[in-house]
Amino acid sequence: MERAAVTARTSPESARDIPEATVARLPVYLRALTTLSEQGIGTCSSEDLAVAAGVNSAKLRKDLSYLGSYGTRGVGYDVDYLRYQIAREIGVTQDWPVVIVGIGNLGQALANYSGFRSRGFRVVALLDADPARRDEVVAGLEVRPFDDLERIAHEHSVAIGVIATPALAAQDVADRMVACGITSILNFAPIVLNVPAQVDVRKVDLSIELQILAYHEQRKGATA
Amino acid sequence: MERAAVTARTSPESARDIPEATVARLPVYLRALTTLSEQGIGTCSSEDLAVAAGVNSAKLRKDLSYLGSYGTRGVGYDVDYLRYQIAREIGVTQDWPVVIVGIGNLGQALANYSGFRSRGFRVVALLDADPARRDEVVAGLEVRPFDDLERIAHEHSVAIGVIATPALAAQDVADRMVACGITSILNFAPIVLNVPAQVDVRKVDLSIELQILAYHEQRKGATA
DNA sequence: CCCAGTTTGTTCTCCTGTTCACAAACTCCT
DNA sequence: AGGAGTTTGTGAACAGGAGAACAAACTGGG
Repeated sequence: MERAAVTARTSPESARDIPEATVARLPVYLRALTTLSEQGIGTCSSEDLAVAAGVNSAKLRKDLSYLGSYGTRGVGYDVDYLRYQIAREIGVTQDWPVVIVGIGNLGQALANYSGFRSRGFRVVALLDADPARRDEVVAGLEVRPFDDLERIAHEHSVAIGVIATPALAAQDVADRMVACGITSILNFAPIVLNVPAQVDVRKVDLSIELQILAYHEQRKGATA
Repeated sequence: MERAAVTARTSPESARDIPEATVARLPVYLRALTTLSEQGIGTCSSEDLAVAAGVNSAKLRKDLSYLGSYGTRGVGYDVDYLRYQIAREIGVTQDWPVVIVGIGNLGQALANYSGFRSRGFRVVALLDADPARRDEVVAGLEVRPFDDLERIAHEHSVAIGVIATPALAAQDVADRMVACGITSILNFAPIVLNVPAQVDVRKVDLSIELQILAYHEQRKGATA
């Protein structure tokens, strides 16, 4: 949703471009495969994996077919092999440096979230505009002034930024991020960000999710 | 996505059922209208609102048309009137009691998030299984033992629950919630929840969002 | 080697969602 | 009153995703 126009590419390898809906599910498959692997399961059918990922098995097979033919008919998929292939396709076999701006409650929660580290992301800096937060240590990292963004972004070649500031500050932060060469932004502030077309933005809005639930809840009550 | 089968309804009023994609955008429109209203703007065109919400104006008009005809041709929409109509349709003109389970970093961030209160949600209890957290006060609420869930859920007629626990505990929490009559769950744990069909689950997974960004980021790099 | 059983990869159909384009309905100016 | 200009609401075309269903490809047993 809300993707910037996908420029037609004909790169030598991995030429196929994967539908957006599929891309959004690949991380779910990856997580399910990791769980299976930890349970010592070496092979699984599309049905097994589909159940673990909470999707339809036909959809799963179609999704995987965009990556290539990594299964064996009559047998299924090798869990670790498929896991690697998906990780490679997503791009999480390498490590992505990430900066988090806005170290309030949410920013701290994100900084402490171990799921990032284990999934190919490394938080290289925590930034906050509030001088009162300076020198605080969160998740083993010192909170730095927002103005350090340029230096840190270049130093670590940061391509991905997370915005966890109040709504009022978010657009400014986004502008500065874009100016530093950051081209992917994960935005938690409840505001529509204005960025150039080549920059990807994904938003997570907690109250929107609740409102969607409320809508359906209201409907349930209407007939009960 | 992942909706339980929508039972065909022919309720007397608000009989039309609104497409899921539209439901997901209504809260965005609501937020944009609130911003416009705070700026003292009394009337806006679909184009104005579409820009504020970050969507196509045709899509916006079609979305609104599912609610009814609340605009005036040649003029536009009355901001406050439309805002009320959308709020009513979503169901946030009433107050929804919410419980949050798992008062770690993320749970605290959620408890402190003012956006809930201002958008029709009231956090009535914070629950945590860890006895060490007992008696802690977060966002003006005492953290209570998880076993109080039944009592609190019934006392406040809670229909919506938020899970902010580690992955391992999440399924148990969900089961208990369902047993208490909670029929809408917002899940932050990185796991696929298993719930009866009549229960709505929405999931927010931080690392999945980052992985989607990483995929596109990798593609950008491939041609640059 | 052949056959029964299993599971993938893919085609085809259906359905949902998006966008264009325009008639209908309104305002305002002359 | 009439006409020019504006903006909504919606019909119709288009795009994209979901799921059923099946042929192709594998395993293992006799």
